[in-house]
Amino acid sequence: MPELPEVETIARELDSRLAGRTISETHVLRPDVLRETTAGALVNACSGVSIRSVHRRAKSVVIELATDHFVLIQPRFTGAVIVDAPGLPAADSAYTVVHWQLSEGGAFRYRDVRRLGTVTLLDASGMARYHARIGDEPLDPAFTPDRLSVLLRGSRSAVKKVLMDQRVLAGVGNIYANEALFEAGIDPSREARGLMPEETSALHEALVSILHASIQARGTTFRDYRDPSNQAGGYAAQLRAYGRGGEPCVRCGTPLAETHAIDGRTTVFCFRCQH
DNA sequence: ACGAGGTCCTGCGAGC
DNA sequence: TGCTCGCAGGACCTCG
Repeated sequence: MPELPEVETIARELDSRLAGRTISETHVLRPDVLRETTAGALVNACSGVSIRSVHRRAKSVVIELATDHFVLIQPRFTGAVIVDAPGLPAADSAYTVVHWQLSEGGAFRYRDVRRLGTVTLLDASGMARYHARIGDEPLDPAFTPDRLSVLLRGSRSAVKKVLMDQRVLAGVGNIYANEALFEAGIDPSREARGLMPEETSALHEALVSILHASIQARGTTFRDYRDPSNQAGGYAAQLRAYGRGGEPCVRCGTPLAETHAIDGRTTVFCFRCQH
């Protein structure tokens, strides 16, 4: 489930492999993932156009075209953007949603088994509107403990839910919210505005260091995530809470609890270590 | 302002 | 073995 570290990994690799290259053909195989565009419009916007750069915003891969249009790919659960080297047969081409052929050879494609991911075409003003409704990037230097404190202060909701709210904080999903709260020793169900300053600082530190460590490991592959070379990420081995419900806490040995009480999402935490 | 619940989608694991 | 059924999960929407 690509969150910030996984999408960052995808975007960096795509940027190094695709920036400056030109798309010759675009094929939309499963139009149901398209948002704010049609298959015809996407084909027209991409074909014959060069790629200026690829970056990440929140959990979206942003492909910036030389025409000042943007293709946003949001992989959600099972989406992946795979680059096929020229001359090599495409790895499994099943589940391909959109396929982009490059004019000098090679191709890249969006693949998504469940198709809960989306592909959106935006012009510059659409992109500005997207930025405006997404919150702070946690790896931006402007995201400080004080800033986190401001973001949490406004909400009575569970702190975990606020961390995952894209309008507040960009790119944090269920895996990293669980990990950061575990690391900081904070009960995920605590009212966001009730955190003490030292708890907010610990949460900030945990969140930022975990996101960096996961990027370093090229993200978490719990099941489906693959990078553009179709490789799994290495951070799953370092997870201390997510996916470990019932296993002993690495700090105190108490079996980790698992609940769905917060916003219907799987939450794993330690009764003894997280307050 | 907030919470609850439905929707999108398909592979997978459990149960019979 | 072969079927059905519920679940997973982020974003977005409606309803109360």
